[in-house]
Amino acid sequence: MPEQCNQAMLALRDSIEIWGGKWKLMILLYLTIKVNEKNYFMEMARGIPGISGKMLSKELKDLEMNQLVKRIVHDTKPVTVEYSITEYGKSFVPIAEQLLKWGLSHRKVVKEK
Amino acid sequence: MPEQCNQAMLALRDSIEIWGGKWKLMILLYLTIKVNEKNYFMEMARGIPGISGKMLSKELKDLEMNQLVKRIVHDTKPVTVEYSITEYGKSFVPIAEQLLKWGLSHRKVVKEK
DNA sequence: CTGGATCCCTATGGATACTG
DNA sequence: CAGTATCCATAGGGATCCAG
Repeated sequence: MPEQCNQAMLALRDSIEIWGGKWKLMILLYLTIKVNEKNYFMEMARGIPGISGKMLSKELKDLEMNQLVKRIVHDTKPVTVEYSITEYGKSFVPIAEQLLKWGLSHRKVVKEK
Repeated sequence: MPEQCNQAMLALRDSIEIWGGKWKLMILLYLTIKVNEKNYFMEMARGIPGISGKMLSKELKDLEMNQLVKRIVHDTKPVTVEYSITEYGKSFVPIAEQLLKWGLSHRKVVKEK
């Protein structure tokens, strides 16, 4: 294998490590749909079916580390925390849409056999 | 959340379940690059850095189940098995390319901070 | 050569309870 | 409300050996 292919494989793995797993794409979708609303932690947990608080917390932290999600703490009492997608995070939205389309059509393909 | 959003989230998860994990995209890339060659098991294992035989075997089986990879057994002795990407599998290649590009550029973004 | 079987360790992720 | 800490069950994945 030429060296360039290794680079390509590693880049692919980077993407999958960031967006892989059960929840990250769903969170991205949620924040994309609700981009004009205030997205508070509890409401997000309710809006993403099946996610636990622990997971939501962890995943949001990961996404924040990668500068894909922004976290804003409001000094209310009790505190509320608002999440939103960053401009950079939006750069992945077209790809997520492709994945979404592919996933939808794949259901049909598998069902047809 | 409207019902339609749940469908979208599930479709996203379908995609990530099929292509997620450490190896599937790398296998797809391998078979895409070497689409004009005979791809035997051992050679693939050598060409995908770090993969174990067990994992390659399992991942290929998963991909075959989803009709993304074709498996051809040659009646030589000892037997050799040839793998290739299906036409349907190729439908994901453009998305993989997007993921690849995104992964490459993400390295720079993270490095810059 | 192909790839399944086994063993084993670690990462993932759920439930619950608790703190600021 | 927004998380953290703890406990625990299961899945992911590596190493090695073995059979067709």
